Amino acid sequence: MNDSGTNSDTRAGLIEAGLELFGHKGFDGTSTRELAARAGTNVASISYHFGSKAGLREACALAVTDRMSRALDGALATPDTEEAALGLIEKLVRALVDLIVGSPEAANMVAFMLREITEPGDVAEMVYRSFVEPRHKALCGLWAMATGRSPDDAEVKLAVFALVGQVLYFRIASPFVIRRLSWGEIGQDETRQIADLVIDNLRNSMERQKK
Amino acid sequence: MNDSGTNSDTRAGLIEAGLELFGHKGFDGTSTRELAARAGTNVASISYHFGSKAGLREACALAVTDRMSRALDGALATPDTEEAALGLIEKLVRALVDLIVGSPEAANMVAFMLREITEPGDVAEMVYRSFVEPRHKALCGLWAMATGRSPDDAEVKLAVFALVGQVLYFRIASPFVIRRLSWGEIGQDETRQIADLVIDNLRNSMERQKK
DNA sequence: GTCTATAAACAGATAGAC
DNA sequence: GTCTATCTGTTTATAGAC
Repeated sequence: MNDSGTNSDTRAGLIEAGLELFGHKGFDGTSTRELAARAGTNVASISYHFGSKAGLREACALAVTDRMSRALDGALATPDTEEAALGLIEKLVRALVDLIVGSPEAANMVAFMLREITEPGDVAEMVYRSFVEPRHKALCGLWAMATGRSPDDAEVKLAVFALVGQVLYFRIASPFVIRRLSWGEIGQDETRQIADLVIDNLRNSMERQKK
Repeated sequence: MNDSGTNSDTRAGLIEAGLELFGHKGFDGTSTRELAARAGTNVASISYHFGSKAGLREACALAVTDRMSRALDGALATPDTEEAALGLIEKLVRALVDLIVGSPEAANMVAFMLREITEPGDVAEMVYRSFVEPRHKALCGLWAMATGRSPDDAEVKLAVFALVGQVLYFRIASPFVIRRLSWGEIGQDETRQIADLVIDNLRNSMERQKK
């Protein structure tokens, strides 16, 4: 399962601690002592299980891409008609909004991944290759099928980025959104409002590209 | 100009170093020694001019909100008609895309502010109150005038967040965008393509809200 | 596998010379 | 105002007992 062939739940605990603390305070802002304390173990176990603090970071990134892929790919399929493609994208967007904006359980994962995306590095490279690119391609494929365009069309690719960007921004700016809209929190109802807006934008954007 | 009444260009140099290094490597990832070296001075000057490393961070945030406000508020005015309001929003969005996505000079500023927004704290609070909220309100006012809705309408507020979110995401994910579109860089032409897309989305979004 | 103790490097802040 | 030297605490990594 890992470099040294070990298999304990100290390992899993450290990954959870990493997701939470790296995501919340950043990699540099988190000390190995905090990580160990949060996981209920000692500093030496980080080196033992992951080689180094950086090794734990990579393991966290791997855990995140795995789980997010599973959460999203459940909504993936290969549709036959334009209508089916549109329906599938909408289903995918709802899953994305639920995961990124509305899921308190996924909050640590999303925060972790957002940080890794923001700062270029080896981990961001891995995230791009194994997660972002394949899913962006899949979305472009669906978009192309729903609009009759080529999946390699620059406008299609940009529109898909803009689509995902809206969703991610609602997570990034969620403290601002909550204050500006006098929301107490972003619960089920608020998540639905956001998803409705994004899907309306999505439909308009597709209609325009069809012409 | 500051706490101790000093006024040197060592001060300005440290702020530039802060924008670049805090923005690129994060606050915790940047040491006072790096900051001093980048500014061509010594560590003690940080305490002298700003009290502490955290003081330099605040000074950087203030510099960013000042400059970004000036860069954007040039495109602000109070229009009389629906058409004028729409035109003004489009002008503002182009200014925003130029600044956030297309301006290499503003890259440090944008990176710095993005980090501060991402991690909640005193600085993010200041950025919200003095920069985000007033400009979001102004945009909602224009949007309301162009659509005939109330500026306090939740759908208006959310649509404006989604609008800004698209733009910011193109900066956040710019390494991904560049790779997926086989762009060498995001230059004038690419910036225009992004602005065109965002403005198309904006028009559709407004048309829908008018109904 | 887990943990304590410690090594070696580095952090931010400051005293005091100029 | 600027800078060197240094204080004090913390960092990651690891050696070695269990």
